[in-house]
Amino acid sequence: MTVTIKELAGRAKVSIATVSRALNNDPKVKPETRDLILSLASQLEYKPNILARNFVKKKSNIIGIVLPEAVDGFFTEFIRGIGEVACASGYNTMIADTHKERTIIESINNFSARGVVDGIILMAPSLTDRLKNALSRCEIPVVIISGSNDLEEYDTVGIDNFQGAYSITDYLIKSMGYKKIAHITGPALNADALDRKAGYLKALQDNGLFVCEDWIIDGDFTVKGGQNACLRLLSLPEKPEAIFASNDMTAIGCYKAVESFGLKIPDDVGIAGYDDVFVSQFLTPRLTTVHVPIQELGRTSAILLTQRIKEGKKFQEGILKRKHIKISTGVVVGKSCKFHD
Amino acid sequence: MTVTIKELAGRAKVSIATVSRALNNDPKVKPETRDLILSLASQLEYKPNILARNFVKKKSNIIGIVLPEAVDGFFTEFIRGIGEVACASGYNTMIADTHKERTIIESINNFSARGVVDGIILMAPSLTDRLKNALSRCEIPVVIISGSNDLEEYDTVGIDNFQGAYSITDYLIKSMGYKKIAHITGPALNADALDRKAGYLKALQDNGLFVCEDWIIDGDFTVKGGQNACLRLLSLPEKPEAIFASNDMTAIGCYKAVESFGLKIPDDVGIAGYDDVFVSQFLTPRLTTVHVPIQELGRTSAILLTQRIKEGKKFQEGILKRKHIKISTGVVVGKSCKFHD
DNA sequence: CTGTTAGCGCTTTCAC
DNA sequence: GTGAAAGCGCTAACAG
Repeated sequence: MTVTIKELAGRAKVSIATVSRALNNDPKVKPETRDLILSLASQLEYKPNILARNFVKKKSNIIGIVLPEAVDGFFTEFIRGIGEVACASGYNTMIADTHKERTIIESINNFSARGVVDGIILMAPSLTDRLKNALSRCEIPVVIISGSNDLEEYDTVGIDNFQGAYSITDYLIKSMGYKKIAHITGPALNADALDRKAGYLKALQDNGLFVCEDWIIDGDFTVKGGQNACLRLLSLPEKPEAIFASNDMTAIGCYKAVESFGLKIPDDVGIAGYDDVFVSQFLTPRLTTVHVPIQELGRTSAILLTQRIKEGKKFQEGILKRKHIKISTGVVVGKSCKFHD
Repeated sequence: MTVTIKELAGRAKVSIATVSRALNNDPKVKPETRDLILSLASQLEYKPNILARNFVKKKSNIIGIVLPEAVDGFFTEFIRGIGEVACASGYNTMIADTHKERTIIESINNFSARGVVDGIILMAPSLTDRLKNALSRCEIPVVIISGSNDLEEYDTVGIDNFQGAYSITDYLIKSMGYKKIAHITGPALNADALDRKAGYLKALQDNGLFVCEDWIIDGDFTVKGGQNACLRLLSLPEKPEAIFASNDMTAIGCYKAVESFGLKIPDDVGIAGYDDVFVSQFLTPRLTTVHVPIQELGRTSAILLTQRIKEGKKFQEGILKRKHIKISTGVVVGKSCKFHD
């Protein structure tokens, strides 16, 4: 049978309380008894029953990560960032990615049952009312991955989408000399996508460029969506000189579309992306994009979350202010854009 | 305060046992009382204490996934495959990827503490004695991701590395007409890598081709390793016509090396890989490689594991035979190899 | 159909 | 320093 502290107590001729203390490095136990118990424990291959311990401590030591469906490029690094911090603080990570068996709301509800996880890191395309509602009945700390500015009541960690989009558009204009720059947006309700679009528009405006509505096409952050949008742009009577895609997947779609048109990047049209996912460095020509330090995003959110968990009640009661951390991004100069006069 | 079944019992004027039954859809409870309890539960926003339930049931409903460090391309799809099956069976998934804070062995030990997870899916580069030792003291079912044939005593799910390597080498020879085919291996102790090399050798032999030792260079499954190995191959007095890289990352390294030599793929040298990771379809030219259905690998391993968990003791006592499932792979014809006579 | 009761293995007061 | 004992919230016999 499995060894319990009771068993150890019997063999060591002490009480279970003492065994428990020894196992938890309570300084109050006499060194001799402590050593006796510990050696006995390893000899009998005692393994604490985590379930029992968690139960009485009301803690699972697990961080829940809720992810949307399409985060291919991010996934690995993001999780690794969280994982490293979590592990260092004694936490495990539980992933709830979205797929045909489960929605984001279901994942949140699943996690907010008492005891499943101690805290949640949520990456959602947008905070719908239903989602906010689900979050409101969640009694554990939640950190939301979002660069949005209108989430006052939540802790957020996000990349500065506006700044990144502004930077690369400004780069395309000032350094590359482009004047006719199109934009393929992300999903209509996606907060990141909206900020990127806003950054793009502001950069055009600040540089005194005309905003042509025909050059702003809806995309959906996917390769297919980018490809379709780009085909439309290339079919326009007045074609843009460069296309700023709202993310790298969309940019990849542009590569396909441009190729199918028999055109060359960057000679015939410049392409820029956003995210600098793993793939981007292997594209030919190397994609000019905005580098997002995804692992740092994961790390930072995990640090914030573990801190909130430690603060416990004090925080949940709303005594402490919510934090909004922005991680800034930088332009990665690739070869998919070239000087244009 | 948090609502417990006791609270519900009080309000519904029934015993806690009845509440527990109602909550667990026990058919024995009278419909009226059941409805009363359920409506009361939702009204009071009762959430079961999972920790308590798990404790008495001795089940965490979590599947542990142990991953090595460098599985970039696999990660997403593999986890998603497991996640879908797990979710459908009511399990959550916990990931322990390897990083500077944690080794594979530590992850296994962490998971084998009673109660953390109900079963483990392990992907390890190789089964060292220390690892086998850690597994032997693990009292929960483990499914190992491996195509190796000498793991009789474990349940395994793996891709058929030998068959895949044989197929693509045979394709290079028969369909593409290459006769001088080099190979860049994976890590020396990696079972997958060894099988791939074996498949390569057998295909050469079956086609009556001479095996040139100079054309077999050590790699390590990384881009950098592939690049270095390829540079050596291209510097050889007698260069190979094509290179079969043991995985796609290695093949990507070859692309870099070939480019730095001012040569063209596939005109000057053909390149083939293994895995068909997400990136491969975006390389220029598209990589010819072996497609590994990674998501299916995850799905299959999760199905096997949940089955083992259900079998419980019966299985652990060794009454049932271990299963060894092989998932076969197919050649993806890209544009990185061309007919050569 | 429902209630009573005995735990599950551990932590943690409170005495000694 | 150590022990006795309460109890965490729930499930699962067993008894009615």
